[in-house]
Amino acid sequence: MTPKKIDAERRGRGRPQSFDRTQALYAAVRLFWDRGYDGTSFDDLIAAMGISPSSFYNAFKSKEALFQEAVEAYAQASGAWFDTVLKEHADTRTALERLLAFAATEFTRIDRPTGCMIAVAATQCSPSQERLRELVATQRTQSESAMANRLRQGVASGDLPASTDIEALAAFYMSLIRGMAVQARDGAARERLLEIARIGMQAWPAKDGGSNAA
Amino acid sequence: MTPKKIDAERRGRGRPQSFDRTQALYAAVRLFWDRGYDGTSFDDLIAAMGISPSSFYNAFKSKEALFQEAVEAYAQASGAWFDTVLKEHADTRTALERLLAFAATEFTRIDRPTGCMIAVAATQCSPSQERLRELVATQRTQSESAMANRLRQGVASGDLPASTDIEALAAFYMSLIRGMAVQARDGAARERLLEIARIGMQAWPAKDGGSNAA
DNA sequence: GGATTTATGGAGCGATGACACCAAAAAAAA
DNA sequence: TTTTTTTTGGTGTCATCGCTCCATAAATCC
Repeated sequence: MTPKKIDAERRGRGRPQSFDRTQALYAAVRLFWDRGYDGTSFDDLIAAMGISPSSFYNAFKSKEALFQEAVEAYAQASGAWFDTVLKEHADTRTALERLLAFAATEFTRIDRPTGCMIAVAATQCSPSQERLRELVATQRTQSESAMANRLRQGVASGDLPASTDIEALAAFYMSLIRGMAVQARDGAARERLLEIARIGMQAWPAKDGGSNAA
Repeated sequence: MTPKKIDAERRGRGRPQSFDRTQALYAAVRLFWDRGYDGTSFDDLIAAMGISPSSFYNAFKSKEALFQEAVEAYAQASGAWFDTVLKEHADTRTALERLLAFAATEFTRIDRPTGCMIAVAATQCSPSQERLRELVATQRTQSESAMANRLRQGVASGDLPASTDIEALAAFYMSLIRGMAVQARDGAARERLLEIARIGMQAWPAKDGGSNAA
């Protein structure tokens, strides 16, 4: 077996791809983001990606496989700003405040589909699409975990009371963000989302002696 | 033209329907609720409703028309408890508190699909389904208006500061409820949703001299 | 240059989806 | 009973969806 050089630039032997795979993937992301999985047909995809069915199959295997790649690409990108915003503020409350405001801004950009690709995707689907549902549900769980981790840091650094129910607080803020995504899809203005975010921060736990007792 | 008697009991001339239309409609509601519009096929529907294609066509016209009926039936039923809970408590804060708790309970019933049929439905769909999107978006808007009206009453009765941004507060709580619906779909326990609701109530505006200044 | 390898364009295909049609059945009206 | 009206069961149909196949093109390797 001759050692095959498959380097970063994927210099292979045969005919080179006539399109930019990454760019095609992003085109798919935008479509899935805007229309969802069922709302995006194979023909829509190849048209937007500018490739033929055979090139599609060759490069992405199947619609489902492409969706998975698209979700992961989107999650990586959005996860990046998610983490960046959470980490670039030492104060936990400020970090959350900035995160909500950033979400409000991102969800209402005019150069992209509104809302979030993952926030409410595949919550209702046929049994045969169970794998897709799990795929996006997993991403939602991961976002929530990331936020919970940041909140845990907050408890450790004294920004939050030791009695704080981390999981519940993370679930609260993720719920709010997902609801904001729906608002954005329904056409809410950025300022409206920012107001929702501001109100959400009013629920931030009091410094100490929390009023968590029922 | 002979006057045709089409009374409440729909006593007509021809062969009577062999199935209970209302019951069939509820079967459709459950399916759409669980799987969404695209996730529910024509064959799924007639199987669950226990009728033949021709009976379906005769009684409900089309899948889209049935979906509209199903959404309206669901909205009427859920709108009923929504209004009931909002009105049966004189104190506005208590009303909202009970509403959130009730939503948490309703979204996690074991005898029904989890979450809400409308909360996040059709947020991502193909351009050809624009009518469906508007249909459910309208229902979401109406829920928000109903809540805004109740909050306005709260301002009038002095439960909320006069400076309260009613629209924003309603948007906040509806966002939270919709996020809770997603959590429920992802398998969150009822207690978790109740915690989210409880945290949401912490954002309730302070009695007076609100800290709304940025 | 020929062989080998990989990508491309375009046509076609099997399955599913959402009805649509038609003859038969079951009721009221005459 | 006959007629009229409406519903029903079963089968057929047309479009769309998501690929799949094949001959050809364009690169590298020997």
